[in-house]
Amino acid sequence: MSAVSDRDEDAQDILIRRLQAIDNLTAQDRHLISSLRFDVVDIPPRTDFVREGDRQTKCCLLMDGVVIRSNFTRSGERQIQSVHIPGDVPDLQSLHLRRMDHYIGSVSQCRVAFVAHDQMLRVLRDSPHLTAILWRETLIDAALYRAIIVRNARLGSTERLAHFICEMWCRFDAVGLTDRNGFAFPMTQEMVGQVLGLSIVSVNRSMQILRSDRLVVWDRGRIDILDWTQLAEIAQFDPTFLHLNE
Amino acid sequence: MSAVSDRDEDAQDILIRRLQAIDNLTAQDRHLISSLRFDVVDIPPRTDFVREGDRQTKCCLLMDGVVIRSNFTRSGERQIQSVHIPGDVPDLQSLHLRRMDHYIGSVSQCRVAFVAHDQMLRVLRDSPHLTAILWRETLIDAALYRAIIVRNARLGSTERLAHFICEMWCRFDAVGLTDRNGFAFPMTQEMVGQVLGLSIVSVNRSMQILRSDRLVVWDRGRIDILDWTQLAEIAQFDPTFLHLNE
DNA sequence: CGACCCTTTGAAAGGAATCAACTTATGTGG
DNA sequence: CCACATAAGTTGATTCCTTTCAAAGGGTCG
Repeated sequence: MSAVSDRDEDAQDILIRRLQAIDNLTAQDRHLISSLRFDVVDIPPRTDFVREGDRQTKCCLLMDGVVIRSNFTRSGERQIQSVHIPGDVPDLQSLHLRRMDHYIGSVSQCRVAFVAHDQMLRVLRDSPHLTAILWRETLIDAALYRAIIVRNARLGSTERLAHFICEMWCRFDAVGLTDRNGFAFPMTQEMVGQVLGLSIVSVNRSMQILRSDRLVVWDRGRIDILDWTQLAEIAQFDPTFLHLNE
Repeated sequence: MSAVSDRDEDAQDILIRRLQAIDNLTAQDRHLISSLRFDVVDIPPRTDFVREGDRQTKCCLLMDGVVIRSNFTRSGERQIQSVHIPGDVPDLQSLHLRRMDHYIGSVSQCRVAFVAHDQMLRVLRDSPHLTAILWRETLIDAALYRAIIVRNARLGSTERLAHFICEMWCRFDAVGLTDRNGFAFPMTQEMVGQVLGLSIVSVNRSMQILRSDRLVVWDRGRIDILDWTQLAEIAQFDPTFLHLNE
């Protein structure tokens, strides 16, 4: 068995596990997914691999690493719109919205599996059930955006940071990427500022508050949560918005 | 012909016109839509008719008026996540995300047409094409949320307000609800503040800047745009994010 | 060791929120 | 038709939070 098809199977497994978490897949669904050809690519850190204005002909399944979706103002400031972790398909929307209105780029070293739109659309044509699941996937993304609008507009800097950490914990945990109380987290404070609409200085000071309150430790690419209850309390964090295990 | 079926036809027309703007409908698509039974309801101003936590069994098509989607913080502050105008289906997502994570309420007097999920799902089962169009509809919503995340995080108060006015103009214009340079707009300054994450005082002062620069007039429920070019310039407004006429 | 990247710190400036009137419209009932 | 109530818009003064600017500290890797 060639290395390529090994990786194909890896990608299929990841996708199946992800979709399975939303709804049970039928044998036919699985069969359809295993007919997909993936093109697995390693991407170095800090690299935009999808650009604003691009017309996409394929989607990417994130197998390993963290990627961000971002946009820039005229003056060159970056706003990160979403953070994606393994199992996510950050540009699933490009199936029906070909023209990209944002960038997608790696934070850490990433492994990404590309599937041609044609193949995805063929599979979806044959399975209304898979269509519903993937549609739902994009709706959950949208629910996340809505939650971010509220978070960034209504919470103070420390609450905002706490909320982001809660969100990251839940999502990493849902795909089995946590151990004990923590998880590997490759973003810098500056990047988190670009997620939350805060300056790096504010992120730093808010983090110091959470740290001195013994709620969270964030050190050398790793976040550990010391007191989930109180962290979620400060963040006004309601995990249901993630629509994880309905 | 009874009043009810008159209104049914009105609702069908609005929905067909809206979907037609996204992609040409086949005769079969139209036929399917005309098989939908709508329940047309008049809703008084300032009334939430969908609540957080509700489990929806129907979607609503907005026929007339303005509705908002909003959420509250623990301390009771409201954040408006989106503003909807006639032709929109604000809770289309509830087809696949039954549990509402936000409120939907009227701003002005509204007319809303409810369709049972069952009926929508039956239609979608019979038409992959309509499925794709409605999916795309929800993806455009998501693109709007992303744009709002950037706007609210990166633009100053006056730019933000200008951006919002540009967005509203484009959307009202796309459904034929503008005349000359303006459109009827029933929100208060306080509500606009809840959209933009600004206090009412900031909205007021930003509006005064736009007014004294002779870019916009907003008076007694009506917005008129005096200088679109410069307004869009200030707002850093790029209409492509609305994915209106691709 | 030194270069680089990231984090941390302090001080000052700025923008928006808040607070507290006051004004202007709109609408109601006597 | 006017007195009054109510909702929305406007204004000024003050406070507070976050940004900005500038520089120092710390870890990592060649």
